[in-house]
Amino acid sequence: MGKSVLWFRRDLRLADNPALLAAAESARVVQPLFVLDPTLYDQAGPPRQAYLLRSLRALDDALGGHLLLRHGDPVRQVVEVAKRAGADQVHIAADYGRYGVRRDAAVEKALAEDGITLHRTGSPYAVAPGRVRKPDGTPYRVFTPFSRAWQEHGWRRPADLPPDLEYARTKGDPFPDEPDLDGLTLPEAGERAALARWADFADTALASYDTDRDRPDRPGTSRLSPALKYGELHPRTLLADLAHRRSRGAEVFRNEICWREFYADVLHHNPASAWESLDPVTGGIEVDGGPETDDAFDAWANGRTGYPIVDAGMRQLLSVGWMHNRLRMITASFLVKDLHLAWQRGAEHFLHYLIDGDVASNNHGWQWTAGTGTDAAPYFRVFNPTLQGKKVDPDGEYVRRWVPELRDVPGPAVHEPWKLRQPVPGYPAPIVDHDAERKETLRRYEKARGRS
DNA sequence: TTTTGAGTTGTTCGA
DNA sequence: GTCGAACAACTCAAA
Repeated sequence: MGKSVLWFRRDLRLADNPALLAAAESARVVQPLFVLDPTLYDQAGPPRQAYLLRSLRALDDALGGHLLLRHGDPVRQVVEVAKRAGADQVHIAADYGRYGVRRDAAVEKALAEDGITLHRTGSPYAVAPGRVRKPDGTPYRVFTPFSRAWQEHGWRRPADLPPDLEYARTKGDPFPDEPDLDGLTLPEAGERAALARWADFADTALASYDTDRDRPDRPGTSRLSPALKYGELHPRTLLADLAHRRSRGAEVFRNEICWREFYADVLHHNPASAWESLDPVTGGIEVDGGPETDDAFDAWANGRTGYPIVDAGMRQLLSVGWMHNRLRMITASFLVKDLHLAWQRGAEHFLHYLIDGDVASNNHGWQWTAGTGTDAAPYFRVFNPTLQGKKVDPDGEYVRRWVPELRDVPGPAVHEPWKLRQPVPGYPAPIVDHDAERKETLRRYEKARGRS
């Protein structure tokens, strides 16, 4: 029994962590490691960088200050740490993104040259991508049959807590300074906060999740997406708790976990779908581009489209690095179907600012809205921002919270400021006419279909 | 083997 | 004001 390295990536927790158990079982002393990889870290926006750093600090605390942090290329850093620690094994949870798969293969190869083995135990998913397949062995392309097969496949029980471990004492690189957040407030990071949030949600909002999840003016959603992104808790933990909570809300919440797994599965089978439309027909639709569209994009990104519900969502994103799911659909639909811009531009903006930014969920969500994905929304389904605003934020509270210029407009009238007798100082008029742009979108879809 | 019906998240139009 | 139909085309499962 020698030493092993536990290389954390997006599993920043101690509970229900099979890779940690594997590392502990195979060695007397475990060296916990996190590599701050510039390829990933530098493309994250300040909110996500800050959230990650806070989560790492929480993990370091939980490990009694034994988390070794290294900056740089993972191949070089992991090999160096393993050799210096005298470890003969490195343990990880498998990654399924394109970059992660390549990175891990490269690390594995480099370690092997020094006789060190890389062990993959578990993944960020209840069921690893690629496992759920149709009877003929091909992957599912439609969510509902996938979800049935996923349930049937089932998942393991949560892993035990680790035994009392001896952690190696090694000095790593200093934590980088937190980026300037410019007034942004982040949710509390770390495993303990995530478990507390889940317990609170399960006891208060879960039972009515099926209806309240569409109400951004209420605390109807779990807000666990950043915790799931960084593995501060594992979906298996949630599923185990859900098993003895029977309500329509619990059922719908389990389905949402399944969506996360479905999109990871789709990406696993179609690595290009991260940035390319899956459907060649709708993917071939004409989009506007070039510098002359920058003003429209900026208005969208900064929450100045003149459509209050859209602007509220976009400003929530900029203010807290997170956006309510319903607002993600409304704002995405606006970019794609009212401004006719490429979904990739919106997906990139979201990934940059969202602290839960995950390529599989984010980009396939965008493809769903754009109608270009597997199992996507029908092309004629165009969100009407005014109608959606009145429906999901009936009293206008959500809009007034995030768009201060409209704070004094009472009730649902806040969704149609252009109808007010007096224009609201500082708030823009609608930058496009929704009805006209909807028709334009339908025209472009017709054209794309005709071409194929 | 073939057929049939259903499929996350919506909107508009006309009766 | 309410309600059902129409808005495609394809995947999948069950009959």
